[in-house]
Amino acid sequence: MPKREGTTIAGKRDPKTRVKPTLDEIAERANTSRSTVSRAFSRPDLLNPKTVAQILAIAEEIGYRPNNMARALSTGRTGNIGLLVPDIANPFFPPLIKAIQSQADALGLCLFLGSSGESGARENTLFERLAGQTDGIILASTRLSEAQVKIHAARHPITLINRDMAGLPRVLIDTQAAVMEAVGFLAENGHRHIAYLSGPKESWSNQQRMEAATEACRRTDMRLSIIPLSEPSFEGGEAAAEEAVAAGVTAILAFDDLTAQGAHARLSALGIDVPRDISLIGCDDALPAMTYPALSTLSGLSQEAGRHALKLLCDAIEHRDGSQDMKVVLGARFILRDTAGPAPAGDAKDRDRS
Amino acid sequence: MPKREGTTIAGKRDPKTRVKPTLDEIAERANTSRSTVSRAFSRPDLLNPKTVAQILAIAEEIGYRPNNMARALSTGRTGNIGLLVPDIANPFFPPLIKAIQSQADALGLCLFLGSSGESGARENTLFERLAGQTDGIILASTRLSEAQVKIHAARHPITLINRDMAGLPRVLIDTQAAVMEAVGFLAENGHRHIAYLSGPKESWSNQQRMEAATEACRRTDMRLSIIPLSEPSFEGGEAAAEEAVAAGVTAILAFDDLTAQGAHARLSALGIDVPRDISLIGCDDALPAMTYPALSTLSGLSQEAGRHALKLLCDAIEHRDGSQDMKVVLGARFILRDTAGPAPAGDAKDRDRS
DNA sequence: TTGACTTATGCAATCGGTTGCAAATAACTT
DNA sequence: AAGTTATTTGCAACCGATTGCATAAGTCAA
Repeated sequence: MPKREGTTIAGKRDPKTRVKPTLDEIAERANTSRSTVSRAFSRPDLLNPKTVAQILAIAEEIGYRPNNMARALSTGRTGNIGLLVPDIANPFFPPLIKAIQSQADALGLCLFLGSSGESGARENTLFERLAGQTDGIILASTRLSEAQVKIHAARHPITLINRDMAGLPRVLIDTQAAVMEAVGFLAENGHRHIAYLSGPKESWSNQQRMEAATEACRRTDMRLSIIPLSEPSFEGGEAAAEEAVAAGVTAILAFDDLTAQGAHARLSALGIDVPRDISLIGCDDALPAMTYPALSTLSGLSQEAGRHALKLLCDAIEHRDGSQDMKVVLGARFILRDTAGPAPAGDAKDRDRS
Repeated sequence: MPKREGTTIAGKRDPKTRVKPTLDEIAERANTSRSTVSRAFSRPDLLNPKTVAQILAIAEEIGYRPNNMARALSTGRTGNIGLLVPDIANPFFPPLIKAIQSQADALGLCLFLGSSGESGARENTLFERLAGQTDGIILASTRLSEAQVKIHAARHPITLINRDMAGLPRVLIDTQAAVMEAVGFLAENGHRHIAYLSGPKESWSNQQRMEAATEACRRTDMRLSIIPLSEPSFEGGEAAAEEAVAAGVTAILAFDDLTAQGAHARLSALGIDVPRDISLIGCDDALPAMTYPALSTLSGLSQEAGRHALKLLCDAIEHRDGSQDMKVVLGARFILRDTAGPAPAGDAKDRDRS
């Protein structure tokens, strides 16, 4: 038997020393039954208005708070949702988390947050732990394989952000068109050889961007060097920038803004001016105006993505038939700011063409 | 009675269609009782090793996961902790959250995250909601009054970050010495009039910084203009910068890095060069190297703070006597980078003195 | 063989709610 | 006044675990 605070008198807890008021305590004081008190909260329409008023008054007086876990146990609904991201510290996620949290808050839901540290194994563990105490989970930029996602989805409502799997509710930020725009811009400005700093293999977004960059370079007849990032971080960007320089590119398209900033730092350290010597374009617009010179990037939409994701998740929880294939696609755009411009004169054989 | 999935046969659920395996199902298959199965997990030392092995095998086979909420209900321990911050999107917090989440993860705890949007009322609501399903809550940079914090602390284990209240476990990042250093640096570099962009009134950190700035200016005989931020955000910093310029200062000390960046943006937009015309110093080192020119700031330590806070919270949960007054103080330092330097010649009457 | 201890297991109450069903009371009909 | 229908309430089972206490089985010495 659990040890609880509160002295015991004749098998009953002494109300004076009781820590957390329960339904029973209210029932006792109101001289009625547990069921009635319970209904005073959940289905007041079934009760005599006077009774309800009295019960609510007592509840207020003794500071009663319903026990969420007990309720969850009997209803099967927890009122909690989970959100798993690869790395909270990556500036792409905080706005997303914020949007989800604030909307969850408005719906009376509590939010579990998990950061997997870019590790699929950890993500699995977190999922298991959260599955038992949430009504559904949002996987943002999951690093899990399709097979693993499917296994989880079979046992628990899921919504995906930036992962395209038919049959599961998902929100996608489509950056392909924006990448094409960006590459087009570079081509028109005399660049002939650019680098793409490639993010995690498991990342759907990265695959999309890489594909689009490849295709765009093919069309514009530019050379593309794909440089894999050791990790999608500031440091990863620094290291990759060096390789890009060695490859002799005049422009860099980075997996995301954080790596772009890392690249920027390293380029500056090497005495390479951005955008005079090398143009730099990030992705996600995660650092909107926080940087100087302002980073050219692809628009982020992470907040919109978050909002849609929570909505889809709630739908999925509601009617679990899952009959419809829910998919929301948000289109990103190329945002030209201060870090991208014409290729340096020496390289720009076709410069006048633009 | 709750509706659950799974058909019902003679009052018992058909195992074939049962969704989530329970203790009872294992007990049935292992031909033993609930208690034994339960103990196979919690106190295997009390059982016959053979029995334990058999039970674990069956559990594994049918994919059993203990129901956290049921367990919590009977043990009184949820295995969850809560973290409340004023604004996830403020770059000071993600590293803090990350540190706490990753340590919680290692301890097998799940983390609830709440962002109060700088509102005390919302923070109270979130607290109430979380209190019922956590073993303890960390309040980071709370915007609540001391009285409110006390009320909560009386009913639920709490640890504070950046709020000094005797009797409650707390982690403080002391920036006073660092502020003095920074102001001293400015004084030595010929500045005679500086501005402090003041953050939320409820913020302990802001009070500390403002006090220290005031005191340091008094000692160095500098003039100090205190400019309240409409909100501790990028936009707030932009607006405040304008006022600082109007006041005629040659240096700005901002409440945090985000507002400093906002100020920087506005100054640049006004054609004012940093640090030539105006020196700018942030606080928290939340954007370590993400910015150009690199922001001078006061070191952050948010990760260390997070780690300590979780440790204190666990201690508080453990022995709830709360006999000792736990307090951890981390000392910040002034970090000189590219945005601060000598006062412009015209203003620097004492310049040669340094 | 029997009493004294261990060791392994099961019984049943409990945590704090929810809810189907039935009983009690109130309100109308005719 | 008797019969019907609506309103309000209470009983008791249930959600899925934990755990104090008691019983059953096993060990061992005398």
